[in-house]
Amino acid sequence: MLTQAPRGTKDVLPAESYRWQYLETKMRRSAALAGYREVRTPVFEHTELFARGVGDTTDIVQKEMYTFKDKGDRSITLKPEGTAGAARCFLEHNLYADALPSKMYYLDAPIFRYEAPQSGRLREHHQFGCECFGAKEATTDAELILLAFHLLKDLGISNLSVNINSIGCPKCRPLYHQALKEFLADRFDGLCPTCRERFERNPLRVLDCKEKQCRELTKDAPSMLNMLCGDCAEHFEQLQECLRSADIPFAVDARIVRGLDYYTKTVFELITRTKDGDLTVCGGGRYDHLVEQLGGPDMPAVGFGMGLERVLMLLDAEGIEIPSPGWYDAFVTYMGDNRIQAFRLTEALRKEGIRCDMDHCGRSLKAQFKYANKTGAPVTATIGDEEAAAGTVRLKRMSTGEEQTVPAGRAAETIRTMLA
RNA sequence: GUGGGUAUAGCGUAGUUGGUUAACGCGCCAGAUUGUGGCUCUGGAGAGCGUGGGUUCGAGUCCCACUACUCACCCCA
Repeated sequence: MLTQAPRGTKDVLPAESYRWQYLETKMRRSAALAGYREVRTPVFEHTELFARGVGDTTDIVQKEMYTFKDKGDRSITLKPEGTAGAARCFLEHNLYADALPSKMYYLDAPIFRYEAPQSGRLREHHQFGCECFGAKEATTDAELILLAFHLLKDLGISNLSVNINSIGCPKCRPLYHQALKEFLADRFDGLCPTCRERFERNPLRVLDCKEKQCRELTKDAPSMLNMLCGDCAEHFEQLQECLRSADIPFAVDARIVRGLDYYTKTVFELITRTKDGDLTVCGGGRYDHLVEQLGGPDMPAVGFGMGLERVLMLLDAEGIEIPSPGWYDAFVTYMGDNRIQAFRLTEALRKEGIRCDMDHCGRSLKAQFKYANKTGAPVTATIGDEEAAAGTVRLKRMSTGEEQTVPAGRAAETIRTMLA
């Protein structure tokens, strides 16, 4: 269908775009408070970037990317996540040669994943994300978690839980993998069919299974947290210390496993409880080896991504109203042959910074007022023959109906006082 | 990718066991004596019933396929 947006995409209509703008404003402010500055990277990148960065065994890379050949026979992919592009940008422009850490955020960045759309899940969605390159201390991980937490809190979202975990580093994780596999191998026959498949591909995922039988079997499974190397253990301990000092509620959830290969040490999720179950609004973690893996220097980094559509969805679910800026400050109505006078008044008001409009459909005065009322304009400015002859304008406060006549030259000024 | 549900004007719905020009609410437009909104009243425009086949004298109502939307699984923001 020509008149239908592609599956999994959504239009943001003029009547609701202010909600997005509201979020954007809040997000920019939060980021700026912690020293994050905006970065804008392309919507598409070389496919290779994601294959190497995100990991070519991940679901995202294996089956969810929008990949195509451009006319120069290059394999191009629409961003399936935000971090890889930021890392590439950081590297390409040698930002590591500047003062570190290098902190950046992206906003409203379109993210594409070919998945079956459903509640809270689109093929094109938008993220706000923060990335910090060049800092290895857990204070960074903590500041990012706090940034996301306070932002959501500030927006009015309750039921927020912060879950953290550490998935170790290339030094200790293989050991854990092995231990877990050995543990699972002994119980393989008792696992559900999906978990038997997961056993090879991603054994960590088995710990997250919802099947009763699997939960029982994995109750005493070894925990990554007990097998962290000294460095990772200390880092994780420091992170918790930071979070405790910030006095925010958080839980260590050893089952958090992120679907992207680049994560090391810290991984975290901000989850909210809705009537239809839990919804992750924000996810992130540390990726100390991504930059190096892309051919850059050894460079620790942390970041998170937050789905705007999901945030908006939660605000709806909780009945949180976003203040509307309104449409017009004033509406110009006119009678008879005073169209040009009305046009000039409208333009004059706009020059004074008053958001206004006039009738463009040749409607009757009555209809013009109806329209003004519908748009929610708080003030109307009317020009009829009398006003035109006297060089005045008739102003009306729509909420009370009170009217006054003022010289045309003072219209803007008077309207401003009426709005105050 | 797999399974379930749905598909009638801009939106939300009604359409009895298949039978004349498809109904209602909201919204939209226009009026209710001369220069004015929000309430009320009146009138009007707007769909041929997701698409394509089939059954039938006749289908929005039955059958098939396709598509879209939606929910769940998987995975994720």
